[in-house]
Amino acid sequence: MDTMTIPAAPAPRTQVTRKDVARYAGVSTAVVSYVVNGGPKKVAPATEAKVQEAIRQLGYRPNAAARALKLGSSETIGLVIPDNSNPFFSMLAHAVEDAAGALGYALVLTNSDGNLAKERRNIRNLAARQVDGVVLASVLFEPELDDLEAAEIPSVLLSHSGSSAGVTTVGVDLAKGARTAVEHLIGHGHTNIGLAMGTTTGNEADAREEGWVQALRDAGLPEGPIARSAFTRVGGYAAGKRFLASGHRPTAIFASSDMQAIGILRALHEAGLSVPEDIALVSFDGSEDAEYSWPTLTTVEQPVRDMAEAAVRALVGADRGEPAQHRVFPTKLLVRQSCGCP
Amino acid sequence: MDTMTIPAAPAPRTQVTRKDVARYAGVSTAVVSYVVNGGPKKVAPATEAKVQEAIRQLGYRPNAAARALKLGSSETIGLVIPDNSNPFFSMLAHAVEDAAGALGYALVLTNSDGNLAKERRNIRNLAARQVDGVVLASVLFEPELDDLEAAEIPSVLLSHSGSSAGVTTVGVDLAKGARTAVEHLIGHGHTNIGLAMGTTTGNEADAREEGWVQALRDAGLPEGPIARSAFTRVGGYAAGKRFLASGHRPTAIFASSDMQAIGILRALHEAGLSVPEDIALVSFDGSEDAEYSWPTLTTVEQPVRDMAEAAVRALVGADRGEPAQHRVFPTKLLVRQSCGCP
DNA sequence: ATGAAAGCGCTAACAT
DNA sequence: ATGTTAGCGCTTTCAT
Repeated sequence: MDTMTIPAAPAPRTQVTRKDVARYAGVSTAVVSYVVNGGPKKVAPATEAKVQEAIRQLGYRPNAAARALKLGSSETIGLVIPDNSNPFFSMLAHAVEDAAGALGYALVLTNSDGNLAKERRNIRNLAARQVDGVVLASVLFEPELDDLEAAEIPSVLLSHSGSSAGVTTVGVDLAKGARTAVEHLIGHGHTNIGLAMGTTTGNEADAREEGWVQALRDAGLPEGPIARSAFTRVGGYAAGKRFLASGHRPTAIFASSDMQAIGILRALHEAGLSVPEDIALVSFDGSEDAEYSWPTLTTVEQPVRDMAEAAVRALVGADRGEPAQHRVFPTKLLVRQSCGCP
Repeated sequence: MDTMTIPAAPAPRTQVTRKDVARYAGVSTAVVSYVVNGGPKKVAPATEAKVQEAIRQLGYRPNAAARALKLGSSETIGLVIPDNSNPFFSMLAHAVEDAAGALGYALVLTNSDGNLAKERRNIRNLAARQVDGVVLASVLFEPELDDLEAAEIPSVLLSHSGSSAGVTTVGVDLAKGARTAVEHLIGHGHTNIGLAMGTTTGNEADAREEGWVQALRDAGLPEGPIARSAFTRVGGYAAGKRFLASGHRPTAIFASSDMQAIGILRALHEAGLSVPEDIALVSFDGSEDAEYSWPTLTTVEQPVRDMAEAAVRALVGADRGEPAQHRVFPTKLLVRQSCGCP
């Protein structure tokens, strides 16, 4: 043992609490709270100044856990998405973080990786962490919200067309957006229009498929080929190859996501085909990737920022506590090169 | 006053606490804790079963805030990145979430949007929330860690070549990676190799620039043109146009990020130039975008998952508490089409 | 093997 | 205007 040790370092600063501040400023802890929170009581300017000074001097920082315990609110919201590496969801996550941050809420991000068990685990975990709300972009049509409901944590389903009973949803009219896209293709004279559809875990048909069918039917056109695959670049690539291998190759394709369109583009390029000359393409989402592909993609834009704001507002903002409602945002066809417009 | 009110609805279920569980199971609250946490004391199997049953029956879920307050740990880590919409960072965020989740930690995501004030605010905020560690992919060479240090919250700098004193850093050898890329281009016979460099907020030169210079100098080649712009598609697009407008147009370009390369690609396509025939291109990061561009991008891959794991481990895993160290991961040149390889 | 009880730091109702 | 104080739900030491 080294008994000669000199206690050089200053005693390990333990956490400064409101008590220390109160003592230093010569006031009570309540006053410190009032100053820190700007209420609920008024404090004399002079006192306030003293407290502020004490806070500065001591380097006091409120303990969020204690506050959360007392208030029953962590000022945090949870986000459950399939995959933050997917541009659409990373854009969404960013938008949700901004919207939450503007209201003083932090964002806990969880990826469910298309894995049902993981999604459930993430939801449980968020519930246990006393988040004040959960934004859910589930892989499921009807996600399991029991854990949230049991904990009385509000949730909103994002990017969801469905009208799940009793849950607030925020999304776009997928069918209408898809119809617009397909109609645009029809307007270019195409009669054999394929569909690259993403696969959903639930058993509900995706409304984008409906929209494609409707547009075709309304125009008296037959349904073109369908390729189902994941909502990813890899999935789109596989779908693209399948279209090319099929006997009755379409002259135009509607892809249910930009990522799939990017994959399709690669498959077409590799086959030496030109877009839109040989095959025209319109996709869905309006992510930045669609603006920088070659050719640039005509795509149906989802107003992600508006949707994120609406979701957060429903959870912890002005719309909190309102009865469940279904907010449907308009999509907008962003016309670029891949559709064949001059 | 309506004294006739019939108490129809069941009393609004207030949160079930460990006290309720204890009473229901006929044990003390301590035993409930032992069961829930698997320690620190042993519990008789029969008692444990009773408690588990009570937990199930009552739908008990532990309150994380209380636990955090008691333990001084929120089992949460913070992540500060410039922009989650940027594929490189969204990939990183996903990897960090996975690594943290594997250790039982949740991830609080914050975007600083290249904004210094916002970065500082995010850091303060995370500190106040008692996160157990912060992974920082700062826009700055030497981010302001005072708030974290004051709160004794460990932090690690990610994607950082620097050896900031006293802070653990995790990154790749940017200079070496860049050199490899440029040497590859030189190997293809190029003698006029441009650099599309991202702009950093600090005043330190990015090591990728060094690597470019070194490779050129070692080969006895003159420095090609430099275009500086943001680490984004938009930035790359602008850089690409500048290269094209310059008198002495390079025959090859090294871009400091995949995003910039994607932007450059667009500028070249629009100008009717082919890659790699007219201009060869190699970039940095190894994001999935580089695999699905046209042509596909030869790029210097960063082992993002390994880096994320190392960062999390240093914060709250096996390496916690170790003295500050600098973990440098190897990069790998992913050869695809844009460089001109056959 | 189990229980009692002392706080963790904060908020806000209730004094003064 | 300011102070006192009772918890929020949990962990864990110290009894039993």
